[in-house]
Amino acid sequence: MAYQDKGLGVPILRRLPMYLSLLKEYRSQGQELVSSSQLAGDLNLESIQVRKDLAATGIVGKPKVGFPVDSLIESIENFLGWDNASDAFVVGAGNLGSALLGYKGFSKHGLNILAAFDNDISKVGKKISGKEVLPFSKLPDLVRRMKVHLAVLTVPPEVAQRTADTLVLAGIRAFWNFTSVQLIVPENIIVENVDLASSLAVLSRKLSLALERSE
Amino acid sequence: MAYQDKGLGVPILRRLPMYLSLLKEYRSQGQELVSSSQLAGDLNLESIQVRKDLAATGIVGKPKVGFPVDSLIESIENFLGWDNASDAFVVGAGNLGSALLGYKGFSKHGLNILAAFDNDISKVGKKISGKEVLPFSKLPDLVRRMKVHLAVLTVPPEVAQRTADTLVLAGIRAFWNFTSVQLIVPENIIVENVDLASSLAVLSRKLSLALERSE
DNA sequence: TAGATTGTTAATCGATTAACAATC
DNA sequence: TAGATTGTTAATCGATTAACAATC
Repeated sequence: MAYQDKGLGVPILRRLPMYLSLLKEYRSQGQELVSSSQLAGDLNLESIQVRKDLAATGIVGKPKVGFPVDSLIESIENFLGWDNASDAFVVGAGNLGSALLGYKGFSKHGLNILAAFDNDISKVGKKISGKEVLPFSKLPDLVRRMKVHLAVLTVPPEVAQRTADTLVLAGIRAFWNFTSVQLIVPENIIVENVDLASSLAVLSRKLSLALERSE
Repeated sequence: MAYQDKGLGVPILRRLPMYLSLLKEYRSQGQELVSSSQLAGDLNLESIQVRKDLAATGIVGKPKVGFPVDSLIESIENFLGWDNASDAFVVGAGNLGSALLGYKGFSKHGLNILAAFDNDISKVGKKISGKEVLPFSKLPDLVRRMKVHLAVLTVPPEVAQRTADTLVLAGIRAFWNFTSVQLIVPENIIVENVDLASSLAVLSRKLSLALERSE
């Protein structure tokens, strides 16, 4: 296991937001305690898996009683670093970039989008969902001055690698990569891919098997 | 293993599009044969993993020679059903729905978007990236008449479950779910979630570990 | 033939699930 | 105390990696 991944299983990380969203629903309904079996039932998981996952975040429950909803929420948010959102720039203000700029909920998911960058003159200077669109030329300097570590990459595939190279030089440490390009970056740089093609692969295969079966 | 998943490992499925895109690049450069170690090198994988993955699609290579690029492409596309794209409706023509309507490449990934649906009167009747936006009220009938099996769900979270219920009744068999809602659907209905929160969870955790380390 | 690369069989690793003891 | 639920230790399962025989 790479040092980078210490103590963390990716499958567990992927489930934590599911717990979090459910727990917030419980809280809004005034529920103060929850058992692993309730969480499991509502998420179609096994209760033992829920307990293992929660244990990974460091929280301890009380036998017979369960887990306090409030402190579970707190633990998970803290574990993910979502109690202290990271500043980010959206790079590429096309359709997808604009859609991401429009999401209100990211700050609750650890992401604080400051502004967007694009080279299209018809966009620069305008605002999208309240965030300014700045020219790409200002990006390296602003990354440095504002100590922004995270870039949401939504540029066209042709310029993805080149853009990433520039951002790495400017000091970006992590990419949320929405392009279809497998970025090549130095070892210490983090890339999380939102890979629609792989998602479609899973879906296509399941659908074609299901349709075959029902003919 | 559920019947639905027969013979298919999800991790393998997720890697197939990576091979495919690389293979097309080789082809465009006139390369006719490829070894598992070349693919592995270019994708940062182990060659044995590449061989296992390819074997899963049913293709056989030739010892000493490698795999013919052309027939590899064909096998993978056929295995995924991407040689015969499924018709789909985009449900919800907001920012994200519009972004998806704008992607030209989906037909090469097994997805043929026919039209979009929305209830917003200012959108209905217009076109987005050349696709018509129709009123939601026409959706159930069109799903039936056009035998559309797949819905790309990009509605607001508040109406996601209700919309899915309606679509299931109309005959939709699979959802590509871009909402943050865990849909509850009958057993035989397929849901593939594009879960940005879980992706952000992985990213946040890695970033906070990396930043901690470099302080 | 010799050598490179595939495909197969076995070993390892990590994630999930099961069994059960600890405890409020 | 009794019972429910947690947390721990062990078993299972699937995916990845390693070793090597088959073959063009």
